[in-house]
Amino acid sequence: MAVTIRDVAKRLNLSITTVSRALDGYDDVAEDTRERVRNAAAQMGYAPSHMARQMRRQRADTIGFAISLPPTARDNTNNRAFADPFVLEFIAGLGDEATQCHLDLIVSTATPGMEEETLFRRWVQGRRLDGVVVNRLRKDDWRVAYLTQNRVPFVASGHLQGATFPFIEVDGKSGFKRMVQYLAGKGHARIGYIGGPDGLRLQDDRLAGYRAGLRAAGLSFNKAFLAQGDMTRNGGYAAALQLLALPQRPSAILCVNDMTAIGAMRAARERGLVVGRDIAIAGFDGIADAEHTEPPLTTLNQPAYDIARALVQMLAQMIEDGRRGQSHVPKQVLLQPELILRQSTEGGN
Amino acid sequence: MAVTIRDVAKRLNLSITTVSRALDGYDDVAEDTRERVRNAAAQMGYAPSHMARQMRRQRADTIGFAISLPPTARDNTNNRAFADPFVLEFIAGLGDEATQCHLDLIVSTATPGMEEETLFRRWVQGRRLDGVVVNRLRKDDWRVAYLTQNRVPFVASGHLQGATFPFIEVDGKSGFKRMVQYLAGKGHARIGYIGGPDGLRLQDDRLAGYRAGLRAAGLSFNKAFLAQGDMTRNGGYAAALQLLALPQRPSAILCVNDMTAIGAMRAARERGLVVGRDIAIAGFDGIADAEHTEPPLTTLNQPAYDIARALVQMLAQMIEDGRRGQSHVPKQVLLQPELILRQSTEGGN
DNA sequence: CGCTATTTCCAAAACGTTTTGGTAAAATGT
DNA sequence: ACATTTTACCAAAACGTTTTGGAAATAGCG
Repeated sequence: MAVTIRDVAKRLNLSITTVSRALDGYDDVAEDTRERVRNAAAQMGYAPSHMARQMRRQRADTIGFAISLPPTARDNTNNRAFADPFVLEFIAGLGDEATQCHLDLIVSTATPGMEEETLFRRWVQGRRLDGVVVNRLRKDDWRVAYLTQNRVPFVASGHLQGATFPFIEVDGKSGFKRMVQYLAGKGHARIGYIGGPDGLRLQDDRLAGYRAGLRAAGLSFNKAFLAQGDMTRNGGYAAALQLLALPQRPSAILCVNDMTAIGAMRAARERGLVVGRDIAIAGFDGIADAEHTEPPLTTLNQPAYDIARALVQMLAQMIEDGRRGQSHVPKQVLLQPELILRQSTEGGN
Repeated sequence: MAVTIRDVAKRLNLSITTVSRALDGYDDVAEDTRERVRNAAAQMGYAPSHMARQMRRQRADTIGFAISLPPTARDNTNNRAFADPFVLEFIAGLGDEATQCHLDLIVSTATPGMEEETLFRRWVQGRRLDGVVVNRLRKDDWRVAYLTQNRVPFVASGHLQGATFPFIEVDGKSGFKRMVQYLAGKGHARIGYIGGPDGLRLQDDRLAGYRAGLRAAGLSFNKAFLAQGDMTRNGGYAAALQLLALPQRPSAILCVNDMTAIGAMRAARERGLVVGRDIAIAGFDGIADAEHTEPPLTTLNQPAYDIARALVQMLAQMIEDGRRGQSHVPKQVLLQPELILRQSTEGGN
């Protein structure tokens, strides 16, 4: 049905070789022939079939993003992968840079009834993609094992101990340490922490930062001040209620991410507390919403969009190197998050 | 490099035909042969190449989402396609249902330097996709013309006058009419409206609803109470400041969508007004954030997620019908948005 | 046993490109 | 005028499947 290269060739009494090469800009075709080909192609509405090209070139020109969700963050009716603005900004960065690199991006959204893992495996095995970006690594992540084994190029946002793959990580430990020290400096002595699900690398990291901060400030660690959410608003809400119900409630609460913090602020409001006066709350990520909350949220900003773009560039390079049989030196970057102070941590205690 | 169907066939001394048919479940292969094939395939880690399959079958098994952005909603560094939770929920629905229908979804994100249109044309011409979902139709939308001309199946969220294509639309006119009547009933006589960019179908629609509501409530239309945003938070903020600077400011403001309303609430707060007491503000969309704003936002809810899923189903059916040469009767649906009353419109005037 | 029906398998074509390894013709050099 | 290079083109192979149209072998039947 659609117009193929053969149709164009026939129309001009040329070989398909010449048509192909004319359009691809090879220099072994006469300038006026090239012009004739271009015109005919434009007029006939010809564009090379993407599938056929991929087939012949043996490359998918597609990268995948294997998003990892904590089980509680899914529900039956609605895929909540997209609910966190941080993840979204990240995806936007991936998408933009991918297009710029002439790559397509497919995002593995785990749907109810279909396991994330199944889908992902199908993609890799079906040579659907040339490379993968993974995020939110777990302590023992099947994805890195799988990708390494199948020799699929991949880059990570975050890293594991002694990683041999390329990654870009934002230093959550150092960030939260600074945050605790800041709060301690304002007189807070009872500082709580709402974390994410166990097994997540970033959770360990940020929790370690929290504890390091307490130590540095000469405060003792109190297990009762620890609560666990699931990195969603509702998770943060529930965890905060728990902390606020303590007989000696914390005067400040650090949250593993901004979404959690937004939930925590709601909990505080409902308990009749004015955030930024009666209690300090802070997050991590620097999502745009944090600027517009009431009160605006103190947070540690990570440049999700730029990180994503950089990761895609690294990945593209890696894929290219792999094709040429060159070995790739993994680039590994550690960034410092930026402490953004806003009203939610005003008022010492 | 990767293992192909030929490798499996060779290993078992079978033809590739048989291997293919064994795995695809055809009944002209002996049960024990099928078992042998299955085992060998699993053991050798064989999975059919997606590209080759597509090539042969002449179908991309992919649908596209052509997102339309007002120019002001883009900036140089960051793609703001993903900034609106409403769009996101919509995309999540598309993605989920697509996976369920064994389709892939690619989202056309217009990047700086690359025109949305160029990218989109490449996809269609390169037969990258079997069908398209379009949203935010413009009065004279090049996309519907283009898709119709190229005989690409598509469905729309929203519709145009006398549309011959399938669509699902939420009745913005009727919704805003009801909203105005509700506010008028609470005593508001000076009701403002912050719209979206011109040329957008939904803008006309909702504006018409606003005017119809005024008429029904016996209020006169005041041009000064009209402001224009760009459907983003910042657009809403700026437009609201303008309305609030009027000597006789509105006592209630309707916003074309929730993001605009969130911006407007910020503007009101900054002017020292308490939303829900000194001024009423309402939105449209029913995004999750609207529940968590301070105060929670009155809005007209549209089930973005479910609409998206339904659209994909319609599209899949359409594609299927097209393959069989059957003509397709376009299904056209008009839904009523649900009025959700929250604190932001408390307190009459 | 001879005939037809069923079962199980397969060779070859096709999908639409890009790439390889050419060949004639024209231009250039001696 | 002949050898050599350059220019402009092309036939055929390959990419990895699925599908078509059989063909042997086996089973069923009178």
